[in-house]
Amino acid sequence: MKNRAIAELFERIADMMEIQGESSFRVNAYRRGAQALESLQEDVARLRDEERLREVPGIGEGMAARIVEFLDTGRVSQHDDLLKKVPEGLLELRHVGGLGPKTLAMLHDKLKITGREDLVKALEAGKLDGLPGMGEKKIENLKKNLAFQAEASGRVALGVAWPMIEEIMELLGAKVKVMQLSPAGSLRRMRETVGDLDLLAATTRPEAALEAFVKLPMVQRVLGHGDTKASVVMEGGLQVDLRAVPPESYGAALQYFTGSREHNVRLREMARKVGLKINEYGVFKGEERVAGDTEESVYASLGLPWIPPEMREDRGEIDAALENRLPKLIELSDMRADLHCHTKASDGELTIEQLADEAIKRGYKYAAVTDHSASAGYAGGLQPARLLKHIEAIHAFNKTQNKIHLLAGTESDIRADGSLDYPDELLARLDWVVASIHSSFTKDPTGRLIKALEHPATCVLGHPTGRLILEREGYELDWDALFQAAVRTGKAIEINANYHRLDLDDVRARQASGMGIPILINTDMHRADNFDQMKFGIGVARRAWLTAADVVNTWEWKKFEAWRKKVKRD
DNA sequence: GCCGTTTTCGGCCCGACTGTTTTCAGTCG
Repeated sequence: MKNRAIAELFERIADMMEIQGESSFRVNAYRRGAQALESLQEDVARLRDEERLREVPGIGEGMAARIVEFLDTGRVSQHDDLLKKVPEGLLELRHVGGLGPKTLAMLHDKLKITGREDLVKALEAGKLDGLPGMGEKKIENLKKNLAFQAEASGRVALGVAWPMIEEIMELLGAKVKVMQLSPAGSLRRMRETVGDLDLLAATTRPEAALEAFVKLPMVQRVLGHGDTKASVVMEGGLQVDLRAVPPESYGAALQYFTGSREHNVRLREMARKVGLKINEYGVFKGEERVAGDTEESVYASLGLPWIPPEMREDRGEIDAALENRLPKLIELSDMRADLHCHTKASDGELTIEQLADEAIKRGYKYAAVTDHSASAGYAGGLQPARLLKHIEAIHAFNKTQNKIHLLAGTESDIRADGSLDYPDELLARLDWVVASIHSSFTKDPTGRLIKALEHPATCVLGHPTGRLILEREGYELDWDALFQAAVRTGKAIEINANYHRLDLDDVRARQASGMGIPILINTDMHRADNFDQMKFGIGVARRAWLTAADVVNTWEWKKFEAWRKKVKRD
């Protein structure tokens, strides 16, 4: 699967062309092409085989040829040619704050800077003094930003950013009377990682809001502080931007700062064609302001229904909105169950009873106890005798109350040979089997997952790629083969809602569901508060355009039971 | 480089902030 690799290559080509002073339109064309490849659900190699590359919006004659070249030879000659003119090290400097393409080109030209080391030396030697556009402050900032980048953490996981923005909003809300306060940006779109936090305030006194913001206790450094906008770096290195707008512009600003950039560009192109102009203050016809107090009004001015933030990625949502076929996205309140939960029996913290209580608190009607299996020694996996007792205990608990149905299940390791981790007769006694790979990641994962799907006892694949966000790439899978096996067997695939995993991801979940594969959203909880990560799984599902009907654990108990009995064929 | 209910050529989103500038370029989102 080369989609990502080619997307990254196109990004690099765009960066290098920019430094070369190429037309920004050509540069943007490459960025659009990269974005298109990244959102692509199909394998780009297959598109090529079927001569359908040109059908992808943003891929024209030129980029199609480069994709073909890469697939055939593993290289793109244009990229290699550019690398001869723009050193690799220069590209990395592109991400240092304040260093854009123009400055880099100038530094390369005048000082023969080819990378970070060169730049640090040149700065120490005072060689930047007197260069065009290089004043005292700029050089000072450059030194700071270089040092800062060296220790900066980069992107953070959604689940890390979430509580931070909640805390900031609470502190800010208590200090200043703002009319409305909302997260925006990739956080509001529920992207799996975020590079910074965007916050929007609607207020008649922007200066007070910004002043309070830059003085929040967790602010480490103020990057900028103007009349309507301030940027700071929080403890831990995460950048947070606050934008303050007048209340009548709140909708337009929220729309604008939620993005994505690609989505917004599309909207503004549409606006231009009908003689409107959209900016963060509203929608304008000439001088006249025709919309902008709410997001709905902005979309309505283009003849569109409101589009949920999670869909705003320029992945076809605007066409869908135009044709009035936006799905009614799943919501957290639709969830009736969590079907991947651990207890004290293996490596969880709660007893069966406590687990049930916590599930009931969240409004669930059923849940599955899925402790680790025999060979999962690292996680206190249950040997067969203990599992038998565990099953009995769970079934006994069900008889003591009628608020919730607990399923006696397992999260069975998929062993290196693709077999499940208990004898068939024991698996047959379980109500529910989640099958997951936890070891031997490189040993034919596709084949093992398919074999696990084909086992009659298996109900669902847990965290199918094994990835850990920002830590570990998932194993390479043959998605076509895997999804076809899921379709053939009727089994489900999980969106693991733990924010370290979010596995399936949005693109794959959309593809799987589109093929008719039942999707589950589970937290894989080990502690009570893990249950609250369900919202991140819902975020992935919404980004995948899923409705409640697409997700098995929104179903009523009776419907679920009928499905479960059909799927689990012992 | 891509694209077409105004176009196969001529367009391509828009504004804030900073710093180096006497009127604007570069960067960023």
